[in-house]
Amino acid sequence: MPEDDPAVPRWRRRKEERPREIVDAALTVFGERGFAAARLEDVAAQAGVSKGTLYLYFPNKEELFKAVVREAILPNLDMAERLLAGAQGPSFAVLETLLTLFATRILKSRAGAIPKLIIAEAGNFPDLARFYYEEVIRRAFALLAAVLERGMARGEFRPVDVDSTVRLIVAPMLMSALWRSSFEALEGRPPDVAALLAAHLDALRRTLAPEGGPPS
Amino acid sequence: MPEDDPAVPRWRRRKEERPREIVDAALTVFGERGFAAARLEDVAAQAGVSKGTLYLYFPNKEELFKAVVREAILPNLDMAERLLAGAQGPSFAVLETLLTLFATRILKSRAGAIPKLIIAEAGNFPDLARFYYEEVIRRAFALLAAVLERGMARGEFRPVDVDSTVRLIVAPMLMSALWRSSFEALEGRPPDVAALLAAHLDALRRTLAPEGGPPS
Amino acid sequence: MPEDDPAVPRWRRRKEERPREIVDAALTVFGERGFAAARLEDVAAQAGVSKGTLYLYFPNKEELFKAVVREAILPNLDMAERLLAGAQGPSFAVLETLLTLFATRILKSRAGAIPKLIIAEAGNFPDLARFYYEEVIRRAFALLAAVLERGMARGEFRPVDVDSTVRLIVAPMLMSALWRSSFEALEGRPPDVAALLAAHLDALRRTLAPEGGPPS
Amino acid sequence: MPEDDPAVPRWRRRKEERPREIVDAALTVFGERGFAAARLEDVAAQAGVSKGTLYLYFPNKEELFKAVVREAILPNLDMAERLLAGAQGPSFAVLETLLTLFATRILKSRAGAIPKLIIAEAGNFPDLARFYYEEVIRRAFALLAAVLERGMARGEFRPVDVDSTVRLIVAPMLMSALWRSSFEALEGRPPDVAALLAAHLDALRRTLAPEGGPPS
DNA sequence: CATGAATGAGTATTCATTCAT
DNA sequence: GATGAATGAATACTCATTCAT
Repeated sequence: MPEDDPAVPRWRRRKEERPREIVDAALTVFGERGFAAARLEDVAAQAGVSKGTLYLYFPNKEELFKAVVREAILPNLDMAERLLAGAQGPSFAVLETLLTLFATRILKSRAGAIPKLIIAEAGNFPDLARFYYEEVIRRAFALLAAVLERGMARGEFRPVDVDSTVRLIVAPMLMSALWRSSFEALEGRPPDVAALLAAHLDALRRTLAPEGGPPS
Repeated sequence: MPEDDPAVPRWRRRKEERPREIVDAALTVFGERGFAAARLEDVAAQAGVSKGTLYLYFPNKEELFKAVVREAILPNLDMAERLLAGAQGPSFAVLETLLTLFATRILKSRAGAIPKLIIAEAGNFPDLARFYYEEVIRRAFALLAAVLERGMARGEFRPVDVDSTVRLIVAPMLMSALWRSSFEALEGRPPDVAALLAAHLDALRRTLAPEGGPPS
Repeated sequence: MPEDDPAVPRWRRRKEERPREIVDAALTVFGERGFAAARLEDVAAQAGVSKGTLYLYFPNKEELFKAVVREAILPNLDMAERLLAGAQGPSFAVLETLLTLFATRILKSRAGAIPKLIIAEAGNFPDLARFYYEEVIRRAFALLAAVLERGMARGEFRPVDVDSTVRLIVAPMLMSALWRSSFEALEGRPPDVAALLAAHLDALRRTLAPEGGPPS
Repeated sequence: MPEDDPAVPRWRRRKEERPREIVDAALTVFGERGFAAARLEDVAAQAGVSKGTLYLYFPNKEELFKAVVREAILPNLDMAERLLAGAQGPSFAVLETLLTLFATRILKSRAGAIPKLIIAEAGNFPDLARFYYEEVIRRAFALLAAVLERGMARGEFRPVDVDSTVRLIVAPMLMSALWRSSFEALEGRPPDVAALLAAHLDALRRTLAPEGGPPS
């Protein structure tokens, strides 16, 4: 049993992984109940530690939530930004990749619950809202704006109002995430995200196409 | 001490107006704090009555919330359905009217807070979610689906996946409502709903246009 | 319709009977729920009047309860006292008559709920307890003591400790009343009060018999 | 300000003793006020803990009450059943011992308040009534019935209606308990339980005696 | 007289946070 | 470090009583 290997004592490894385990448990519990209704006792139980231990790593519930957002969303944003930075091909392909990534990686993971969390609690926890706005939304919007600018500069896209178009691009994805959190349990069949994504990409292709021909 | 002034009665009978006043106050308070975090004491204060009075008209917090939804949303849905039923002209004009109505009547009124309320509380109050799903979402989706079917039947729209397209139509409007509830306070300028609506209608026009020519 | 007879206007008759109707309704409701848990709104509804009307006839809930006791118990006590005063025959027959009266008139009527009411609320409403103790218990005990004294004086009963024996006489009747209020709903069959009364009278006969022969 | 004195900790861990302390405090407070009127805040204060601590050990008020009954009554019932099981001598002596135990152990302890509690709350808390009926009354009645059957089988008692006689045996003891809860405060002298018990045993002896001679 | 709309004090329960162990 | 027992603030709902009509 490798746990007994004195060179890599188990408790040592655990101590260093505790924060991640707690954040992971918190994502699960926050996703199920929402921030306000989530009980730290449940988070602790889910993480396999005691309530008091949470406070050794996070000063309070709000900071724990911020850590959840950081851990679950920011790596994906980083990846998306690297993807754009290294993009060689047509801009619509970049857009397609980004939206597909969102639909497959975020929406299907437990991180898909985060938008709902933010929407729900922004009013009562302005700090949370500001944090998310600065760290996530601004960056995500800037990223999409950059794709649009690139496409327009390369003549792949017709000229559009960037700010509005960014919102048009994001909205169906956001709606899918919220839908999952709120109504999926009520419906027999889960909504067909793939169909929505296809329809959305089709609509975007037509919308962004320069007058002469298709963008991609 | 003015409390003893007999010319200023402690309260007045307002059996007829009270329910509306309470629902109105509830919309305000629910909109600010969310359903769970809203204190009925605040609703009462906002309505200018005592806590007990709320219970003369509504059996509990949840029913009060349903009344808010009924009063704030259903009349608009009724109007939208009548609008479609009486429509003579091109289908895209119907769509345009419906979206414009939403953007101008709901989004700018305090009823714009309701989508956020539902999203936020659906997980913890399944009854509320079901109520809203049955009474609002289903009807609104059916309405938009009917417009799409009408347009396709009349050759004004190219054939599309109705369910996905309904979601594409709704998403930016929903996002605007949520944005207002969650982030408007953080930004200097309010988001330009008119610009978003224009861009959205433009995108829809291109998306729904039959291969030959423009739909409207 | 005699109600229209101007000589005996209906509302006039009702006005005079209102207090009795209210007391009657109160007995029903107090009997079902207990004093503290009874809602004056229910009393009013049962009496066919409005809540406010109760306060035209009784200053508060406690006084209404006292009126209930007065109306439901005191007439029976009066009757019992007259019965003893006019008694000619053997003392055991008097005892038998009194207990039978209790078992048939009080226990089976709604007044049978009153002992439970008093027991339940004595701690929280000392005024009520004192009132009942002075107006009912003292008199009832004195009455039974008088029967015992009469029997001993006439040589029908052996000498007994009067105070203890009065309690022995009362206890099974009281227990029947309490049982009905508390556990009758839980058992399939109602307790056989007639059998209990017969056994009780048999026991009393043996207990009170002078050493020589039977008392009656 | 002593609150800041580090030598006086705000609380101490007492995981083992706490439940008993709380049950004990609850018996006191329930006994004084009744179940419904008792405030958990008072129970907590009486036990020297905070309100929240009650919920660490009991899920709600009703379960706390059941725990009180279990702790205060059931051990006595156990003892009584063992006593009958091991009885060698005459049946009347068993009866005498049981009643004397009740009069001295239960009636004088704070557990004597429980019958009143049950009587008072049975109507509004049917769960409580059922619990008490099943766990206490049924067992106590069965126990006394067994004593009677034993006495009749051994020819010590004349044949009697067992059910009624059990009630006759219990009634004066029950009445004593109720009296203490309800009227003792009103009288100068406490009722002479010893005299009542003596008179009751005397009456039972005469009542149960076979036609030929005394039972014991 | 009668009504019933309005009042507001009172309480069981939950859970983030603290801190004795 | 880790635990989990203990704290106490916060809030929906009820109902006796009042009083405008």
